Amino acid sequence: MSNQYNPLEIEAKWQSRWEDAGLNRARENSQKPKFYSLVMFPYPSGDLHMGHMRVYAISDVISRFRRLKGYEVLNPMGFDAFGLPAENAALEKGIHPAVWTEQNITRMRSQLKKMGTSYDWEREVISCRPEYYRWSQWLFLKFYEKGLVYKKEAPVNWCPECETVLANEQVEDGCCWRHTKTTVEKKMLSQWFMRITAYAEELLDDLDKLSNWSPQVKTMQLNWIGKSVGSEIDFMVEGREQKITVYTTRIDTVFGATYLVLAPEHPLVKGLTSPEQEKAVSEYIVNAGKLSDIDRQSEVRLKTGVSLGSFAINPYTGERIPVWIGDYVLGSYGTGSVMGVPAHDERDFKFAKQYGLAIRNVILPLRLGDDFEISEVKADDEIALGQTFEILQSYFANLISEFGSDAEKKDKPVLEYISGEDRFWILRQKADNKVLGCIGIKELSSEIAEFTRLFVHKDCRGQGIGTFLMNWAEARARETGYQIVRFDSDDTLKPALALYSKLGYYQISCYNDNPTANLYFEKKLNANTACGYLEGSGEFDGLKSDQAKDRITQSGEVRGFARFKTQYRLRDWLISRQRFWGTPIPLAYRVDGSIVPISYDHLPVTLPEDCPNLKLAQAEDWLHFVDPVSGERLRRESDTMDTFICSSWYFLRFADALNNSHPFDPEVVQKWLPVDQYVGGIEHAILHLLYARFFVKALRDLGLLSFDEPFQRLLSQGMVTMYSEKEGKVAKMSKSRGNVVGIDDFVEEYGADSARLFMLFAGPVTDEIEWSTEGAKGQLRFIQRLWRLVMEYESRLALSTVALLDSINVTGFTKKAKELVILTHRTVQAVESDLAEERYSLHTAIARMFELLNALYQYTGLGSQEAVSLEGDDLLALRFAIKNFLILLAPFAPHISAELWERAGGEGFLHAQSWTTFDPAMLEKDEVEIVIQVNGKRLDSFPCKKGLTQTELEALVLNHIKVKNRLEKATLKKAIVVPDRLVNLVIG
RNA sequence: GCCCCGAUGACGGAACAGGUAGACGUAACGGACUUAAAAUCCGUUGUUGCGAAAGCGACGUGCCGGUUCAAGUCCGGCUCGGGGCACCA
Repeated sequence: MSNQYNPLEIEAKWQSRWEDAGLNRARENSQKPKFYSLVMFPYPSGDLHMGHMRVYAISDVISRFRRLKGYEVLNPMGFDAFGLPAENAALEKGIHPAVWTEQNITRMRSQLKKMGTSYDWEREVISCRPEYYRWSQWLFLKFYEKGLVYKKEAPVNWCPECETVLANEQVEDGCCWRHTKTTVEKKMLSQWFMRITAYAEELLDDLDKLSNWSPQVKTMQLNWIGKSVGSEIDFMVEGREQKITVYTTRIDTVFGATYLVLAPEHPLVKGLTSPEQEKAVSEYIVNAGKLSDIDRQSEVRLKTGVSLGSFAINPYTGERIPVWIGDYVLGSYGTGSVMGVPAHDERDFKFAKQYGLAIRNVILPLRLGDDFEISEVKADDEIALGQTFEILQSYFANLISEFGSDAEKKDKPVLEYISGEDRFWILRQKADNKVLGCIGIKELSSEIAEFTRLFVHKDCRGQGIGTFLMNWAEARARETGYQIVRFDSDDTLKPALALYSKLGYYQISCYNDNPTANLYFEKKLNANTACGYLEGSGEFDGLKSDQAKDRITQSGEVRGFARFKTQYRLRDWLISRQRFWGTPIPLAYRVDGSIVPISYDHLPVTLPEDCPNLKLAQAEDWLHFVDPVSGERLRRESDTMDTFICSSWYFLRFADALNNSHPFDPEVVQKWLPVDQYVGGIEHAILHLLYARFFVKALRDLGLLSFDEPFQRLLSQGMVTMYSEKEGKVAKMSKSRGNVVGIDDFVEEYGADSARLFMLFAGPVTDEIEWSTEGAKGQLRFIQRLWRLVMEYESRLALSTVALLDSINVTGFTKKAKELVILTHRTVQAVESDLAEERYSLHTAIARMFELLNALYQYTGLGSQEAVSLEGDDLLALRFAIKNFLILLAPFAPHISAELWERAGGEGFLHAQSWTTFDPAMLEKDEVEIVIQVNGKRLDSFPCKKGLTQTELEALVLNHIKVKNRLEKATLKKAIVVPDRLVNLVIG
């Protein structure tokens, strides 16, 4: 082998050496602590490119680091090999999907190896092989026995492009997750579901256990599960047997319910339609059915609906209210019907406005006396002025720039507002003195007064505070004998609106017909925050919303028409797919349609090898068979499973991949699981990660596992982008955008080590990075510099005879050598802490190594004209620095570091060494740099003995020439001394 | 609309407990070597004022304020960008 750095040669050499030595194998009987490092296994789509490389590089650094740190690391790899692209390719090219898939796997496996990854290939899992999907079927049957799998007729999402149904999680913005421009259709079909909702509560609660998952992913799961706590109420239908059950989180507003709305697909719609309304109703349903989910959910659309012509009885009031249908009510959530409370729900308000339905206010935002008070703002009341200012500030961003922030100036705008004829009042919450709003009244004459200013605190918008204040002011004005001027016709309203909006008046939300309130713009109401005190609600009047919710539900519970109810947005997981290339569902049907599970002994149910049109439902030879147990003629289920089933348990199989009697041995799994570090893309935040969590919980309840959560720590890496000619902008690297850099080409020319270093150095692991071939060449430069350095001293390094870092004694070393040793300690310390799991700051770890290399060039004089010849301790320090350097670099650039280790006389495999340790004592300095600041800004710094007292330091600084110069022109007011760090002089 | 995240030189980024802003790398420029180029090595590079120079100063982390001896970092408000959710009753 030559003395030139030849990545191609070196990388191939080490890849095969590692493989031959079984260096990456995870051993079962190891005494070391275990570490399970997992990266999301890829779909074998064909070639890998640099966009893929990043995630594998990150995960590989973590795995290799842990091995060096003395862990028994399980770092497996496999292929998520079922899926649609294989079918498309098969139909195009006339080959079996299995052939296409296996070809891709072969290519991708070799590319993964070329990256220098350290997988234990003996545990490879390929989900489309019977040896794997056999056990998916086995688990399916267990779930089936446990009642976690069921078949039901339901409206489902159908992707016309995929020609199959999809799970809710696979629908994004109303379109298919695979075909983002194909609108998903609704179809009524009988399909297989997994009862993930049985675990909704636990999936939600256990998010708290995942303290090492990013809040982003957890929030996404939280929203997806979408828990809401409320009540169900039964409304009897007038003159009929049926009752309509509604779900609500605002039962405290039930006295304000003025109608009911059912979803168009609600089963009671037909029965409740009066003969006069039949035509209108059926037309409405037909039209609603034509709308896609996207149109239906568009917010700009008006709320529409049709009266059914029948009436329901509000069980709390006995009131007779009309029943409507409307497509703003979803059939798939809650009971598919709601009570309309226009005064306290924005959507109901719009609907009621549209159709002239009654609006009745039953919630008062607050009550004066108990918790709230109103008081007049006087010019000498500083506290009130300050609070008023605070409210104004939330409206007018320019207030501060206009008036400044001094206490004196602060009052100016407020004083302006309350000056003259205006009188100003503020509304406070007593408990914490929080200001909710304020109102100004101007007396126009001795008989007429006008509202001039009205502001509601930002936090309280949409809660009726503005209306409350105006009602209060109006009542008060009347008491004192004033008549209030109001704008209640269009003629006066329009100019008033224009004027008031110009003045910056806030838009008050109010969903009632109070004409005073109509003065202002309508603003959205957040129904959940619009809580307060009940009025017009009979015996519940005066209760606070929270309390009222309990009391009203309890009261209905006693009388048998209401109950507490918790709802989830999460639906059961639809797992049937009308596709060929997936795991066959191991069930069969008798002639009468009853279901027969295939017995465990007869698994796997394999896919037919000969099925040219790839339609299982038409593969007659395959479909029909005679049950070997009963002798009955049976017909197989022709649906296959969602491929997300495969990835819901593959990480368990890795622990016991060769088991041919069970999916896995619980005891073996217990040794390796849970996964210590999972690395993968954010796109699986809901789909895969939610399903896998569900599987683990279900398998635990089947007695197969004894832990609750599969992935201890999750790292969502950022994507790799590159300029795309096609799109005319920087976009995610992908074949379809034509902006890919292939693994093979790049690695051949520059080496995997350069590519890895670039991937890791370009930015924090969770950030998006832009691929730059220039940048990757920069990493090659680093590698070549290191190569030249080590090769220069090759034979003199004899690394096997050099101590590890913590046992070197620098007594008697030259200053230069000592400094190098100290820098090495510092580098080890920095790289180690950057690699810590709570940081994973891989790019700064690499920067630290760059620094060390730069220092080594300085130290050796290499490259510059006069190369220094090193002897004795000076040479020892170099040998020592290089030895530790190579260990630090080993996880990042495995090939070059291994090669140089060998060439420099290191013993054994570099990657079988133990990680180096630093000596904290070596980082202790006896001299520190003291910074001199003047009014917080740096003036100068000087080296100084460590441990000086504050007075000593201050004296030193005051003697400093620059300080003296400064003090000639100004006087010292104060000096802040932070020992061993800085002295800040406050100068006036 | 709601929730989350972010904004630092020409660029990617660093500053991990408020304490020297710009580590490290790219790119650019100057120099050395070379017939030349590439490669390599050395140096410069936030803006700006005064100065021939050494040097001395001012400003500077999206914008406006606040707290503090001291703010990229903490607090309030705003702007812009990215992501998620979105008629969920």
